[in-house]
Amino acid sequence: MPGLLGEYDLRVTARARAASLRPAVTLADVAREAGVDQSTVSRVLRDDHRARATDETRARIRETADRLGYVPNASARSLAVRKTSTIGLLIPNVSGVIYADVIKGAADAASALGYVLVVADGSELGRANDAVRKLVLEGRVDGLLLASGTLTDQVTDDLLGSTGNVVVLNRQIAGKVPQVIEDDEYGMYLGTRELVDAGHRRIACLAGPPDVDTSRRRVKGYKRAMREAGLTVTAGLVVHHDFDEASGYAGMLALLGQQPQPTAVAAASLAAAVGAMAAARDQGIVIPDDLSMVAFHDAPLANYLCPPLTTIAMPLEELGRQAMQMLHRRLVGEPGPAAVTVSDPSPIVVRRRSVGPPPG
Amino acid sequence: MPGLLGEYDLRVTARARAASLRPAVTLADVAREAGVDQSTVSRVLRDDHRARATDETRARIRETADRLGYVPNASARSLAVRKTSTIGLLIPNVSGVIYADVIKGAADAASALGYVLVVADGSELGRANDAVRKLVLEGRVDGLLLASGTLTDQVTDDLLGSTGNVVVLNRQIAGKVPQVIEDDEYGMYLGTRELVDAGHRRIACLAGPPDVDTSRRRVKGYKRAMREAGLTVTAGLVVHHDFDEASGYAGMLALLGQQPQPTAVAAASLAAAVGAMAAARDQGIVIPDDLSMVAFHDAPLANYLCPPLTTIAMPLEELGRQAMQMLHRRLVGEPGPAAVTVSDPSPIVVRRRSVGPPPG
DNA sequence: TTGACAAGAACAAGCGCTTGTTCAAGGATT
DNA sequence: AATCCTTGAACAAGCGCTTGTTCTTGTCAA
Repeated sequence: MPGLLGEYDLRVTARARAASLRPAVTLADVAREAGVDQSTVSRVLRDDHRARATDETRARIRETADRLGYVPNASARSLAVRKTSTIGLLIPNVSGVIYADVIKGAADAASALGYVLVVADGSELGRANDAVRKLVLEGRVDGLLLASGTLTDQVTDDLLGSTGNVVVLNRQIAGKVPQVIEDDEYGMYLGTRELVDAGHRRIACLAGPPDVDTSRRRVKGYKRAMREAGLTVTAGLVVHHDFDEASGYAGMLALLGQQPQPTAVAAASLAAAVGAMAAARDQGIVIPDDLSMVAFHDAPLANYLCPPLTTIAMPLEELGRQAMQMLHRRLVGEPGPAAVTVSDPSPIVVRRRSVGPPPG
Repeated sequence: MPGLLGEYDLRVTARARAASLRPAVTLADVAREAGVDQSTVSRVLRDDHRARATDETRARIRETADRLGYVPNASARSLAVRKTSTIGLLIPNVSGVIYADVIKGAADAASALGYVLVVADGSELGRANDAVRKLVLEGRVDGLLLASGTLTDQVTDDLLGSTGNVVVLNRQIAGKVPQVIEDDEYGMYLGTRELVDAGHRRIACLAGPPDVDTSRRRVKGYKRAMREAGLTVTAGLVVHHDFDEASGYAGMLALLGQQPQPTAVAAASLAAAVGAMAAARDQGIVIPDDLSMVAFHDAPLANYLCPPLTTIAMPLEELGRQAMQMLHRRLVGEPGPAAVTVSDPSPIVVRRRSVGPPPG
């Protein structure tokens, strides 16, 4: 990503080019040129089943539209049909390693369903509010995918009450808010088991904020694995911080302050794990010799850490896809569950080199 | 970033909430309720200078609109005024570490200028084309910010010919395509100097693809620094790969195959540097003792690498901001340069721990 | 008193599209 | 030969907004 890079093929065809010589060519233009009525052009071009036209007329219309470079105007169409066929995806921090997959899944599903997906940056408070107002309320999008773990119940209720076309990603809320969640509990269970199986007994948990749903679910998974292994979670063994590098760094320092020190830590996020690894290193602790580590969520980056980090790969692309599908169902009024847990593909642990036997 | 996290305050006010009880309340509704004409409501609510209304009427209109929860419909408005006041930002891979800043800058400028910014994922070829068609051609956005280093001239010409409302980020193209670029040459020069100043003489360059504009400019900066220091760039000292971790890994391996080995490498991208560091480590080479390293572009991640990586911080936020501003100028027909180089703030090197004296 | 001129506000057309309805012109059916 | 579909296509209204124009007052100068 570094280099403002990417490989596009944006060659635009001659017709598209002609299309936007001002002023844009309209349906009426095509109709006039083809010698038919506007409505006929509209129906033919959309393959409307009510299009009654001879093959000859159809051909002439299409040819004319093509020649003139007709491109339908989205605003006019939206106004007429009262929907925009575009969906917004609101993301707290667009550059989160994790979101690439979510976006991909959502975008795939969106285009399969005939929507265009736009993502909005909700990294700042004002920005997120703005986005909701400008996008949803003003009708720029038909619905919104909300990726966030820290919505308060109050907030989501309001949002839903006010729009009814929002699906929340990975936030589990009692009640009727449409949601698609990943099995954080199981994922974290898996990660912790990995540590247990390697022989660790003093396993710490580098958790996210205690008031964040996803964070709590991950801690739950950690605890379940511990309990199953007959291990007790003593005070201080789980520390709560944010889901970012700096917090991971601080959290690891806290963990390392314990006596006796944990021999392994399960981090609830990749970014926190990155910070944590740096902290360990700074304390002269070497992974995996002195300390083992797994992190929740996978990304290419994990491969290049020092050492390569064992992670739990969650089905994030599927999360995005299913969220989009659920939103679509709701928009067209199809029945369907208002809450689903993505379980296929199942979370898997990606073994790299950060897990070893306990020292000593 | 881990936890699908973010802190929103999406509390929607009562009026917004009321706004979307179907059907949405329209200007006509407000007019009827307030006992005035629709046009008056429209003008008053927009503070149109042609609004002739007593303060009393104004107050009544505003009160009514508020009470009814009126929110203007973007499609209708766009259709009427023939612009959408939304701008698209097309990004090759939305989750690139680097793009967070660009997006922030562009988003700031956008909202200051009264636009809403949506970002589209152009990670895949088809997706990018689709985005251009759906967004620009169909008039969902007024203009497009194109972040990419690998557009061919042909392609951009077409794009511009077909729309005229596109600004390219950091791609330097002869001709009239509107562009705002960062001073890659100088940035890379700075980074290489850092290595030179530390005493290195065999300095390699881990470059991007040779046919990518930004990559070439970075190599140029590297070469200038070398030349100035009286150092020769022997064959094999600059290797070309992609701007990602895997490529950086491969590139570093190639570099390490040289005899004599370089004692320092200037990487043209952060991601490549991450891969390169992993490669060095795998070869038993320790940074900075055996090998020094700097990378082009900065991000929080660099702080947490092993060791923390010295980088060149480029003014990416400003890049985004200025691109947005240029696009705006073009949209409103203001004159202004069609190409600017962002030079303020100037690139700076962020010293961390990956640079040391040459070994031996 | 008349007219001119504001101010305040209503009228009306139109942006580019969709869609329910009507119309005309053949066949097919009686 | 009259009736009835059916097919092919035109008509027309309307989506929610903006904006140029017109209408109606009240006020003030002449």
